[in-house]
Amino acid sequence: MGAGIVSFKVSAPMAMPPAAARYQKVKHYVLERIEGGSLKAGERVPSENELVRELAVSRMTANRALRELTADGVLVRLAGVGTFVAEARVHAHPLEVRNIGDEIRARGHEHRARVVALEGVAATPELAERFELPAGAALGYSLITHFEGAHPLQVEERYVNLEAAPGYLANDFTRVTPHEFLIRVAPLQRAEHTVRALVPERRIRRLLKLEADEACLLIRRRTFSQGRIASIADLYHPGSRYELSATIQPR
Amino acid sequence: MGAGIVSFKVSAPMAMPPAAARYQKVKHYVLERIEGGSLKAGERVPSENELVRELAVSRMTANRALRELTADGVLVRLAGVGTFVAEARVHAHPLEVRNIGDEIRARGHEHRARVVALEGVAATPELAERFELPAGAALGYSLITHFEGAHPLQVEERYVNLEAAPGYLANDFTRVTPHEFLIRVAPLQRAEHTVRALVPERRIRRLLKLEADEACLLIRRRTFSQGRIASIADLYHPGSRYELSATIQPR
DNA sequence: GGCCCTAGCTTGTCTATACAGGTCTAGGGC
DNA sequence: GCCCTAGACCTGTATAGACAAGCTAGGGCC
Repeated sequence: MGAGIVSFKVSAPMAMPPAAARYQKVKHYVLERIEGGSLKAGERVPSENELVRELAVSRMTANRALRELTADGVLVRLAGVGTFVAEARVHAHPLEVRNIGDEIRARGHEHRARVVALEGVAATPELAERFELPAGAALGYSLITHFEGAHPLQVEERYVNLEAAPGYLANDFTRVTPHEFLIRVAPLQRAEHTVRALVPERRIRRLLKLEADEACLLIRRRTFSQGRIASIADLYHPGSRYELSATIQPR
Repeated sequence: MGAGIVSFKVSAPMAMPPAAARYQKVKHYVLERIEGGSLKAGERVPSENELVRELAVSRMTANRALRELTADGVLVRLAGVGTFVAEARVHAHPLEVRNIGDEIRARGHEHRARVVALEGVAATPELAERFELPAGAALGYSLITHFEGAHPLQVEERYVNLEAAPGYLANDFTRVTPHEFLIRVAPLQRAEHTVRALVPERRIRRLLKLEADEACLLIRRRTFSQGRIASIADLYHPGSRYELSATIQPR
């Protein structure tokens, strides 16, 4: 401790197991087949005994490989049935469903909302598919800009399943945020998020008062309530003034 | 069993064992000592052979218990030395910080890494502050592009606390990802993330093969191990081809 | 003192064997 | 035709024995 001189030992004693442990090879073998497309999500993976025959390892070794891939979320195992490729990998990221109004107020600023559009629409085929509803189903549509003081912090474009949240269109969203209304009438059961970066189209750029080359963070959120898809929202944030943060802390 | 009598399905009599696997008991035995305070962070855990004697299990069973606790970040193991408590109050990590290589392979593509830079550096005042280390401390620096097939999917710019992860610079990061190495020598205790969108500087743009007006998703990750900041990484992803996703499900 | 070398510990891996319990199906008894 | 059972196959767990490689302390040699 306390040595002032930087000296790096580049001798390589340990890096990983020497060449490759056999259970690692089994893992790689399975991952390769998933990678090569010959094993797709939901399909069955060779059983432990099949791997024993194919790769000439003991069953315990095959077991360890499959068990670890299961712990990693790559596979799903069912005793008595078999081992299967898990559904499309989701990089889990702990993003809370938070109310934008609370977030802004918690930072010590005033929250103000401008309702750009609020109307009922019939589901286009594409929207119907995303909602898992028949085409033409009744949806609510809202487009709202949320301001932090004088600056727009979020453009919220939202479709709502009116069966799951009746009365959506009757709200004054300058006083209540859609989020606040929705959690009251349609208790949150599950939420799916995807987060991506993009340079937004002109329509969004104007509402966020962005320059043509500025990036923006898009959070696409799908919320479930009572087994139905209650709402699909696209939340645009200016890249320069907004960031998500999350801490993963084992309990 | 050819008994002619209809068998009674009695639930209780012999049905004790399924409730507790022996390796689970070993895990619980160790966890109890950690939570009870008789084993503190950094202290030595009974060796596999000691557990064999104390708990009358086979060494493989003790091995599995310690191995899984290590994967969970509760323990640290050092071949030839022993097993030690990694940090207080770590029970299980609910969310793993995923390995980019596994992520790409699980999506059915080949992962390849190009090491742009790998060297030792002395911490600048700013870096020292972010690491909570004295200025001039020895850090490892790596700049790596991760490819999904032919396309760059992530530029990983990483600083590593060499006290927390000695030997970092001796790795061949085309074969092992920094993540794989780090979780091995410095078990993850906590991770802080911030996510933002930006149009990257030219240096990053080149590595990701992006146009001048394309957006990019930046994940800034700070990982803690054994109470120290082990690593600070900036992960850049092309906005057009990468998205984070997460499902939140209240329990 | 300073050096090397080894004995004895540690983890890490692999195997063969065994038993338990879940799940599915073909075939036999009614 | 229906039910029900036996067997085949699956995962899950447990064990004893074996070999490899990393580390350390201590003994003996220079």
